[in-house]
Amino acid sequence: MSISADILRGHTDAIILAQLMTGDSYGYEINKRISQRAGGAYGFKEATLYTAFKRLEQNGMITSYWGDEGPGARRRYYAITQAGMRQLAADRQEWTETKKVLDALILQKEG
Amino acid sequence: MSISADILRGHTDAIILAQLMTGDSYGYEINKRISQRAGGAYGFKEATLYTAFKRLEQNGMITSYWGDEGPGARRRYYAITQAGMRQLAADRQEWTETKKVLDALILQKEG
DNA sequence: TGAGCTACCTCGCCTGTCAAGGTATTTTCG
DNA sequence: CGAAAATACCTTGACAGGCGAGGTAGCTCA
Repeated sequence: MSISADILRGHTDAIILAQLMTGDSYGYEINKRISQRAGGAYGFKEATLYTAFKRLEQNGMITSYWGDEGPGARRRYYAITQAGMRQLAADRQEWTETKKVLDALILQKEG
Repeated sequence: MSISADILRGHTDAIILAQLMTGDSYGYEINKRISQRAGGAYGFKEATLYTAFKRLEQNGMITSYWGDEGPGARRRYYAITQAGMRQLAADRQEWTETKKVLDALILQKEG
């Protein structure tokens, strides 16, 4: 089963930040890793991905720099900032909380 | 901690359908029950709620009728349809799947 | 009387997703 | 060698859902 876009909406930034916690990386690779980790059930569309990078950088959550693969470097690397790490910590807590709430509301678990 | 709107986006319909599985109800009451169940961490804004009712009814997931609290009945009751029940079953499965995927992506569990 | 609650509803803005389209380099394979 | 596919980046405009703001109306209680 694949997961609809609206369900993932709002988790995009957290997913990217979490991936960057494993080290600097560039767009294409980040997306592939996310797809693999999700077992193919989910992957960002490119437009979504680059929109998110832009937003994250504007908000100071990540910084970027061009790779030095020689002339014609075509990879823009991203690194998580301190603010990004704090944001991720908050996002993780929110996700944990969200699971509890939605289990109660959608699965009718516990009262 | 409260949960941001974008995180809940896309779960609105499932939450309402799940609530209607416990019996017919009307907007105001549905919303109060949801808030209680969520421990106050979450509640629909009215505009969101009525937009969702409209969408769900147009899609055949629910039907509505005016209550008979005497003259000037001011409550519109909603009932889940067979299609709505099927949709809810699918939504529940999707939510279960979503939890696995997001645990892997955000919390870096397994994988 | 009037404050506050119940109960419904609409309009228009905002934000995130993404289809579509574009550019440029490198690799692979016949 | 030539072509196709993959890598790698990016923008624009449309669309959908959430919701702030605003509106109507009845009931209750001090």
